[in-house]
Amino acid sequence: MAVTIKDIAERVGVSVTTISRVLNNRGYLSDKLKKKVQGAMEELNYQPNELARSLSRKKSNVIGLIVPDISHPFFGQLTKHIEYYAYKHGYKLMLCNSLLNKKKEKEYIELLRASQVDGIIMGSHTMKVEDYMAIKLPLVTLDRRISDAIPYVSSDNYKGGALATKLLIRKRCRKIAYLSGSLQLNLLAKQRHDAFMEQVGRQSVDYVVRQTDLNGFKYKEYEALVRELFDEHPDIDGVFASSDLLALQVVRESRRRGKSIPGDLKVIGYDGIQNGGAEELTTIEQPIQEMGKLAVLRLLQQMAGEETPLETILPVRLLERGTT
Amino acid sequence: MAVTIKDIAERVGVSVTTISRVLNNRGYLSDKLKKKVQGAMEELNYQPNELARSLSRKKSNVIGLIVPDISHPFFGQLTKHIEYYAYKHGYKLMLCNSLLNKKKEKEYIELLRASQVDGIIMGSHTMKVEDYMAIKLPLVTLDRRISDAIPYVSSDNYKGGALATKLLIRKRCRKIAYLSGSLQLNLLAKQRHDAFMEQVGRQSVDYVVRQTDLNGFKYKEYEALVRELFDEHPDIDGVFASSDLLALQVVRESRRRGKSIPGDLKVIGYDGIQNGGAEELTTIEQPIQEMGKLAVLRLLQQMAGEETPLETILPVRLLERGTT
DNA sequence: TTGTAGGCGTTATCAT
DNA sequence: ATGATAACGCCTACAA
Repeated sequence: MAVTIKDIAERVGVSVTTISRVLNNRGYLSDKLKKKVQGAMEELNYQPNELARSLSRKKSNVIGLIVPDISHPFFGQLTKHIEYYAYKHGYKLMLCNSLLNKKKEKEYIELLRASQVDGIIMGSHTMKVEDYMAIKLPLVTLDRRISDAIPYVSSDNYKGGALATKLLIRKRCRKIAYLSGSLQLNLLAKQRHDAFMEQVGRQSVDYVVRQTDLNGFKYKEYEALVRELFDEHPDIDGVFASSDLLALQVVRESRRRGKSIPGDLKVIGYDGIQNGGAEELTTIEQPIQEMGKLAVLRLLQQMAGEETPLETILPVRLLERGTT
Repeated sequence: MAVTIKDIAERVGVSVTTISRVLNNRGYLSDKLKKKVQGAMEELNYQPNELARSLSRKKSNVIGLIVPDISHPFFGQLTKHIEYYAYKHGYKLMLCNSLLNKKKEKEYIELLRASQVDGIIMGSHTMKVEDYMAIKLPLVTLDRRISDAIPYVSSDNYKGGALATKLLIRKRCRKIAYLSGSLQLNLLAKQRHDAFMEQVGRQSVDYVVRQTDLNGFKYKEYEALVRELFDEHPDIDGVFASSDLLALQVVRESRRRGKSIPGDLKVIGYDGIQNGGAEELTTIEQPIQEMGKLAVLRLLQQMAGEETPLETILPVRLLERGTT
């Protein structure tokens, strides 16, 4: 059996209250006693039981994070930063991978609530709006506006879409494709598409739009999607892919067909992911670190009962590299 | 205040014991009562408090996972599968990102123990052997043998190293470089290097070895490393990189220098990461999914008090693709 | 089949 | 300054 404050108390010859006090640095304590207690703790190798503390305090210092797929570079990087800031503020992270599975996402939310997490960051959105509103826990949403009661953090999708499209047009593309993958079922990423439509409309450039369906993460399907696009529209000379992974697929397929990039075809991606072969892709970079930081911050604010802005939209940046 | 079993008990007019019983499906209960209790739970929207349960049962159903960097594709994918199997068996995941920071890793271990996790999967190894042996909690290590008391899961690094080197030699490379990055401070990945040395020695092929230092994750340093290699050894015609990320860097640098791959230079990576730009890389594929599955399995076995093999080594596979 | 009461390890409210 | 004691929400002998 592990050693508890009771053991320490007996050892030192005081009450558990006192031990608890030095543990939390609360109340008035003589330095002598403090030292003695700390000494005993070391000797007995005492470790506080966070479960008991959490139960008593009604605060677990745990944040739940729900993402669609932790192996997706965007979410991997986001998670890294979320963990960083959570840790910095004394919070642990419970990681939930929904795989865009509605049932699993719902189960996880109940699990998190049952586990008494202090708040949830949602990066996966497969449920109904009411379901989210029923969570009644400090909550921050990523890239999705659910209601005007749930704060969200996002980057400027409309701006990003406009920047990307404008670049392709400026580079004299005559027929541009907009490609979006299964991650894009959320509302806000749709603004990239809106911006695209507005730009091609305004400049009356020829265009095509292709979207994969939303069920799950079959990255393999990207391949078919891109192949199909090229088969049906061999005359495309510009592609705006709404994720870097998709853009990479476009680059690969072009290579296979002997199309040179950026000569015959210009490609721009989205996200600005690192560590994975997208380093030479022209892309719209999302400020992933800032997004993670602010997601945590907004959550902390809520947990502290402070006012939180509904909307936090961070700037994107065009990274012009080798594919345009 | 949230509703507790006590509320349910009062509502139904029975004791809390009974409620607890139906909650855990333990003991003898009349169906009538069961239904009534479940009804009341629904009505009051009762949710069990896992903290209280865990405290009482002395079992949290939480697994701690420590990785060096969740944004690294290898660990992202591994984590995805670990989460999958943990969830399947009723365990939640507490994610810890050590960033290969010794202090943070140690703090996290104490945090996990304080949080009463039922076991730990360690993918980060910066501490001393004694520190790990002192954990005294069900523990599984990834890619590292710490002592003969701590089970570990790995893939066949020696075989992988041999396969890779042999391939380059078979493809008639005359001067081969072995590159390894900061992730490789662990013992087992070193076997790739051992195998490399053995192979080049046996065939008396010319070779070079380059390793980055171990502090942290400066992926940017990969670039310098590779550039340096090429500057000093322009006559290299084969590279065995001990991670796909490194191999990608080699590919990029070669492109920059106008070296054609696989014509002038053959490159083979390691890991078999997906969802990025490594799809056309020749590589040694680690069975990431199986590794995740077995890590969880070995941990479950320990938690159940069963015998666990010290060593679990999974087979690797050569994926010959475009860069050799 | 159901209830009573003590315990899980800590914190918090009163006292003293 | 320090101590008793009742929570926190649930589980589990032991009784009945």
